[in-house]
Amino acid sequence: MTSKNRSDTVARPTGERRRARRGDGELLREEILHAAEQLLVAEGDKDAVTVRAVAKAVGVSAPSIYLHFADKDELFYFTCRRVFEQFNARLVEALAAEGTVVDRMMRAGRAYVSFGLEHQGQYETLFGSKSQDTIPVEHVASDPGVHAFSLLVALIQAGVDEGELRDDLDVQSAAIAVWSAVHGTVNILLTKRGMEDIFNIPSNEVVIEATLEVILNGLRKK
Amino acid sequence: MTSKNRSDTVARPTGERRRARRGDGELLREEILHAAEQLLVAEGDKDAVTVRAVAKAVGVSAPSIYLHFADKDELFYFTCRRVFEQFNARLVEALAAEGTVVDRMMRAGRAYVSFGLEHQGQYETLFGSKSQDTIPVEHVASDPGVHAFSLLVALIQAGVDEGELRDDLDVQSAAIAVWSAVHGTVNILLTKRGMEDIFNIPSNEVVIEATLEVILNGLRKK
DNA sequence: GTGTTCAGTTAACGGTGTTAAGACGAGGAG
DNA sequence: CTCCTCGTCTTAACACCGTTAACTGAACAC
Repeated sequence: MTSKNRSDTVARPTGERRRARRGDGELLREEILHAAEQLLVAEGDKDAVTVRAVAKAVGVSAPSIYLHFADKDELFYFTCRRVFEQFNARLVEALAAEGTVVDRMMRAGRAYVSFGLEHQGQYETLFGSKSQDTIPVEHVASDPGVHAFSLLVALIQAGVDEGELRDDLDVQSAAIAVWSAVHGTVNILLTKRGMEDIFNIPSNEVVIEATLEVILNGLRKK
Repeated sequence: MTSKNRSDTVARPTGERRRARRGDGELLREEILHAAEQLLVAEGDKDAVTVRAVAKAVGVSAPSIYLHFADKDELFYFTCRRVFEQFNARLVEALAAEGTVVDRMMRAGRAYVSFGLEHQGQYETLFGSKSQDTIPVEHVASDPGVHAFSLLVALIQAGVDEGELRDDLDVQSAAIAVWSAVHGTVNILLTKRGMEDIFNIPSNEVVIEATLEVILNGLRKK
């Protein structure tokens, strides 16, 4: 009998765990990623999640983490990469859907912002200002986001070719402009703090719609 | 003689310092802020600047910092607030200058982005995703940025009244849209990492001009 | 059974922000 | 001048952090 019941080593969020079998080191890795994701979502910031806390949640000692990840940054990169792939899938879906180019970019923009707001911890880990240092460069090229950005560029190019968008703009720059707008919107809506008490800031939905509408209107051919 | 020469306690960037006189605790405070600013600019990230390093640069022990600041966050808030006031002054200047509403917003946008890029450490400390937790709420209301944002709202309102800008948009939302765009641009240009190797991203100047042009074009009346 | 090797452990290091308690010295009161 | 107060700053220490070195113990091969 080559495969016994091994499910009791996985999905044991707390309490004592049994040592994995010879070739089952990968199981702990999955448990670690799962625990790290839960803690990151709960805290909303990877700096607030300690390696020791992740280890404790899995029911393992802290140095065991380093059997599966080079350091904390790599751990959280892979932790976020999973949800980032869902993120990317939603973007690709919206960008490839039916409708005019502006409609599709509008839907993708909504998906982008709402996803960023719903996954604050992961979003900031991957897109935050300090991700520069924390993300292993060798993974950047295979980032799902690179694919989504390529699709955005292609969609804008198509919009230009079909006469729906202005043809007097550099396509790459236009794509970055769109990305800047949605990225900035996520950032601002995540950090608006007590600003609502000072100004009467509209709801998130209104802000999102307005921002997307303005930038896409600025891109559309007159 | 009520005022002796006290200049030997200030501006002593390194080496031994003399204990301050009875009422001169404020002098050390200024020295601390100055050292913290220098280190922040050098490192580009406040998390990379330790309290002990600031103390050492001033020539004082680490706990002395806490005689003048409640904690590290407050220290760097006040460290950045100074340069932030220059930032704000440049924005106000651009927004209040001559020319059409779009021209003034364009100039203010350029000033915003270039300032953010030139003062990465301070910009991210004040506007970064985690500023939520690190900035004392009681200071937010008096933030210089609040003033600049009010001016932006007023300028957009004026543009609407004068018929230069679209009148079918919520003014507050439009202001946030503009702010999101420039804020996102700063963020992306600061973190673009090895992206240039993958895509052929245009120069910062081209990206800035394109982004501002698109968003303002989207705001302008047809 | 015996040895190997993987999967984990305990102990420890250097560093962090921060606090508690005391030392030192300037300046006012007598 | 002497004494005392009190603001200024120091030394020592705490709890915690990410991370590494050295060790243990169980599962498998033979």
